[in-house]
Amino acid sequence: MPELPEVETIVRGLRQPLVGRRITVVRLGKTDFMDDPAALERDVPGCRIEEVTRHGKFIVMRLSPRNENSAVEGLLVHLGMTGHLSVTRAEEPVVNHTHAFFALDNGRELRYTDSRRFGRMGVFEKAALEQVLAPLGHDPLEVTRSDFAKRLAGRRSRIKAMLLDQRVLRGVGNIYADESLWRARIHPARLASSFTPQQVKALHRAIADVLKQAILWRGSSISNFRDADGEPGEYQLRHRAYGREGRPCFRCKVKIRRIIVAGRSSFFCPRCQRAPRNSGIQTKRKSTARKS
DNA sequence: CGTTGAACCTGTTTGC
DNA sequence: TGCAAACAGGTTCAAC
Repeated sequence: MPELPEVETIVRGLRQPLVGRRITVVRLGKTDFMDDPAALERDVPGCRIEEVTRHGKFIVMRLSPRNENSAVEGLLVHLGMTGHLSVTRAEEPVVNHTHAFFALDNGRELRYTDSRRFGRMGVFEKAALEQVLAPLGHDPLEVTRSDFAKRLAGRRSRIKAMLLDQRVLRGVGNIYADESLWRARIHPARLASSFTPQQVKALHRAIADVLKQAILWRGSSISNFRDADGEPGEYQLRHRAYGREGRPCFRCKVKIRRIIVAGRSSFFCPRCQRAPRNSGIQTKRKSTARKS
């Protein structure tokens, strides 16, 4: 569910109800996806939420220390595949798989729900928080074309794998990788280092355009994504490749195909997005021409 | 270095 | 209808 546009949508919806509020009580359910559940219960009550921001797919709630002995800097949340945050009245019925409750000083409650528990949650001091975020690559909405080109040329991997690598670009996931590649007319199994300057330019632009559009439409609701107010996004109605196996390409009418690249379903148009010569399908030949 | 497959865990959809 | 398999927005790690 949650890639950059979905996380951005959630963050925007959380700012109004959360910024300026003080957290009074923390209650936890299952904690196997949390960094240090005891620290959450011990250190977060009394803190005030100063700011809610997004770094790639991470949500950071910057906290004011509750006293001079506290070094708490922020609450970090990653939604994984099925994570969700919402702010409700404290007496609202609790939906299944709700694993964290943060009572607020106005009688409302921030709740975290995550059926698969692939998410992540923790409270961190400044240095530790920076350590978690440091490996993340460029913001895909801000990276310059030349920086983007450098990253692509720097390594010899398939473009799909690169787009999913959060150390290269932070925030792109399976849906928006496929949507961007469709727009740029690039096959997901192509080696990024083989691109022409025109292809680099097209992909750089496609990524930013797709993400911006998706944010405007408040994200993609494939099965259960909901914004902070419980409303679904609408960008799934505008997908051109993802999830469209067997349906006609919007440009050329050829049927969209699904293959596995980088271990993930990858949807593409076999006509608009030409396959690389020597990739994707088996063809394991003993190569003797390996130089080093 | 880079790729693949499995693992983490639960729910939903698809196929026979 | 019923049950099993396949699949799912993410990340990480071992093995090759």
